Order: sequence, then structure tokens, then C-alpha cells
Amino acid sequence: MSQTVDRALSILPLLAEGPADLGQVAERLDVHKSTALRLLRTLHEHGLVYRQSDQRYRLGARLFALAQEAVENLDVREIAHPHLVELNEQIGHTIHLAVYEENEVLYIDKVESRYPVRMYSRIGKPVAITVAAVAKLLLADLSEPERRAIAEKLDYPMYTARSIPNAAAFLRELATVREQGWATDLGGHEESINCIGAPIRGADGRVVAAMSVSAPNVVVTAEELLTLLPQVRRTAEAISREYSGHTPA
Amino acid sequence: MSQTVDRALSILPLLAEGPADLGQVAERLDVHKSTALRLLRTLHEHGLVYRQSDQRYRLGARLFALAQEAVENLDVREIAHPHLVELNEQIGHTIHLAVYEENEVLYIDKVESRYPVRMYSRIGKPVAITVAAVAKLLLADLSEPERRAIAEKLDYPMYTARSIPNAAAFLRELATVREQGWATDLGGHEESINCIGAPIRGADGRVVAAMSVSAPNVVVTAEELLTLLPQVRRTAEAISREYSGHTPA
DNA sequence: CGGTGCGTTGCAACATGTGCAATGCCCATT
DNA sequence: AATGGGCATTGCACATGTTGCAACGCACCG
Repeated sequence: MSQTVDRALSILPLLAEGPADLGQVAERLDVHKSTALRLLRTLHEHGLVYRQSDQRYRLGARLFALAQEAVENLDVREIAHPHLVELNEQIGHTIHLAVYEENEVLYIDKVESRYPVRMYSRIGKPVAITVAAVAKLLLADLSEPERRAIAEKLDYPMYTARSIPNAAAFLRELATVREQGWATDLGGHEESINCIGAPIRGADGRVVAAMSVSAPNVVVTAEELLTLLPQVRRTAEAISREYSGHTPA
Repeated sequence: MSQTVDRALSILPLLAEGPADLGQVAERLDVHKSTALRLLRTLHEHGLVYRQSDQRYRLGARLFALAQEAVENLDVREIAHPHLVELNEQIGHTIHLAVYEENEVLYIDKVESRYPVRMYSRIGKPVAITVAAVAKLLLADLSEPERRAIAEKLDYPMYTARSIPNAAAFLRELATVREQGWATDLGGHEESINCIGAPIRGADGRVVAAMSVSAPNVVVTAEELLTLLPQVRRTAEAISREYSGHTPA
């Protein structure tokens, strides 16, 4: 909508690939160098871009600050975290919390084996949207036309032999998940890893987030993992209740 | 330099404080609503801003992606990481890696007790620049006028009784650090935590990063921690050598 | 049914961003 | 030392893109 801002913002993903000098930026943007210079200066003033000693530009520190603050403002995460820790203390496996946002599924919290850690390392990387249990839960709640539209657009990489292969199979899977109110990923992403997940709903019943428990085959079989389902669902429901405001403070 | 981009980017820190609607954004920017709308739309198209179900805007997921890619492109971090892990296996305590960038000190890696984790949670939060061992190392390498200018501008919060209280004391500390080539933080940030750190230098001898080892009083006394100094310095020097290109591939 | 508080759109005026050409700067080459 | 090429940087005239305005649409509420 705004050409100038559009150009300026296009610089960011470009620099994310690696440092670049003024000429390279100008060329990739298809603008004059002097224009690129001014845009870079403005980005620089806001700390989004940093000029390293060899004069080349790269992404700046303010970006971390913003990403950090952004994640802290996700109130689902805040509410969910203690519940996730509690569940983790009971069953010990890795627990993820994820949200859906504009065609992407995003991990926003992780609790691992008695060791509470925010694994931001997953954040931003493309989540295996076609196979992850949390992704199925989040997409299953969308309207039928939305699901259809997304399913058509997706790629279906065969991470393993058990990955979901195409849109038709994916839509069937989403229907099942929608029906039963929980989801699994049995070796669909990594051969030896199984997951079970449950949805977290807001006051209006819409799915606002999803959580999952992951464990390697060698520790627990898929059947054993499924016996934990009631606990996982109870936790998800507890979070849903609290998120919906059922906490008489 | 560019008014439009400047305005657009000013929206980001604003939204970092929490979600806001169009009117609020326009007011804080001191522009007409229609202008704010167009800027927000452009930010939205680039995924930096997300429009939640109540129509209000908040920071978007692309921000994480960018921050993630940015940190992965810091090649010091890549080179240092295995060394940090190795040192951690020897001594077990928490190890940090940090860089300096435009008046800020920024953790870019962390290794904790046999458990390699990127703790991005520290990133973006204001590092205790007046007391942290890594901050002293990074600032000590700046030119005398630069050090002076920064020292004057800083605040000196008294986290504990042993925090550095003012610019004069800070400059003395930096001189010492510069002289001896290593730094400590003995309870200056948290009463019971001690740190020792060493600088990582590029081919030209300039300090490009700093690493530190932190341990609580109850586990090791400050004196015991100091006995690890030779190991820490050796690790920092190994990283410096490799970073300077002393790796006959 | 009218009113109020939002977000949204089309438009005309002009401020702003743009590309160009010239300059300055650094480094490598002779 | 001197020369030249590559790069960032600056000032400027032009016109393009941005701006604020006023009007509209829409949902919610009395």
C-alpha cells in the first residue's frame, strides 16, 4: 500500500539471508542507490539494521527486542505456562504450545523434561504444518472453505513414509481431528517421534492455541503415549477455562 | 531520514507495549487515521504486524522469523558454540556469549549444565551493562573517548551493594579489565552469582565478542571460580584463533 | 429506529521521496 | 607519489507517492 515503507521492509528479509552492501540492496530492491541509502538509514535509526565494520548492513539488535516483547505479550502463553510445567512434572515428556497466524503455525512455548526452557529456536522456522499435531488442531478449527483453501496451497513433503501425502488426505485428517477434539502425529515428521495434542479454546469456543506432548518411540510406544491423552486433554481444558476468564480472582 | 518509513517503524515499539487499535496508533503517531491505516496495512503485508480477532493490531510472527535468521547469521556465534559446549562439559556452569552493538550488550548464545540451549529469552532485555562481566569486556575495548561518552550516559542501578555505583568507578573498572584482559562480576548483579569472562578477538585484535562463566555462590566460591580463569581464557583464545581464520581447512 | 464510535475509501493539494549527476573517500595498482 | 576504479554520499529539480480531509459503511446500543 505504501511504496516507500514497502521497499524499506523488503530490505529486512533480504538482509536476513546475510549481510549486504548498499549496491546489492539497491539492486535487489530495483531502486537507485541513493534511495536504498535513505531507507537503510531510516532502518538503522530504528535499530532494525546494523552497519558492521566492513560497511555492510545486517539485521540489528532491536529486532530481538521486538520479537522478545511480542512473545511476552501473548497472553495465552502466560496463562498456559504453569499448566504446561505441571503436566510436564507428571509425565516428563516434551510439551509444546503453538498458535496459528496467517498461514503459519508457530511454537510459542516449550517445556522439556523438568527443565523449563523457551525454545525460541523453533520460532520462525517453518513448522511441519501438514503433519504436526498442533498444526492439525489449529487448522481443523477453521471454516470449511478456509481449510480447503489452505490445504490446496500447501506442499506435502514426505518427511517419512507416514507423512500426510496430499490435500485430500490432509482434509480428511482435519475432519477427524475436528470431530474427536484431539490430534496425533505418529512418526509423520520424524520416524521415531510420536505426539499427541489437544486444543485450547477461548470463551467463544474457537481454538486459540494448541498443545502437544512428544516422546520418542524408544521411551514410550505410541499406545502408551495415547494412554496419556486424558491428562493432556484435562490440561488443555484447564487452560481453556482460565483463558476464558473462569478465574474468580 | 524518510518520514513515511520513520512513522511506520515507530509503530513497532508502540505495538510491543501491547495490542492497540487504529485510533490509538494514529494518536500516538500524531497522524491522521487514514495514514495510520495505510502504514499498518503495509506492515501487515510484510507480516510484521498481525490483526487479531478483535481488530486490534499486535506484532506479527514474521518478526520471530527475522530475529531467528538474524541470530543464525552471526558467524562468531557459530564458531564459538562448539567451544562453549566443550568448556561447559569440563566445568559444568552456565556459559554466555555476548556482543556489543550500538550502546547495547546482547547475549547471543548460552550453554547450560550439559544441556545446550539457546536462551533467546535474555535477548532484547536490557543487559546489566554496568556490571556484567561480558559488558565490561566489550566496552573496555572501545576507544577512550567512546568509553567516556558511554559511561557518562549510562544509569548505574544498584542491583546489589556490590554494583558499580557511578561513571568514575565504571571507567576505572574498564581500565582494569582492559589492562588484565579478563573481567569479573562478583555479586554485582545478583548477590549470590559470580561471573568470570574473557574477550574474543578478531584478526585485527579488536574485541568482537565476550564470553563468561556464571555460578552461584552456594556451588563454588568466588575464589574457586577464579581458578577456572585459565580454562576460560584458553577457550576464548581458541575461539579468537578460529574466528581470525587460523583454521587450515 | 436514530445515534455513536469505529474502520474504510476517493480525492485533490502538496509535501516527500525519487533518480540523476557530481563529489568525496578509500584502497589497490603503477 | 600519482592514478584510477569502486564505493558511499550529497544537493537538487522534478513528479510521484503520501497526506489529511470529508464522506461513507458498518456494527453496536439505547
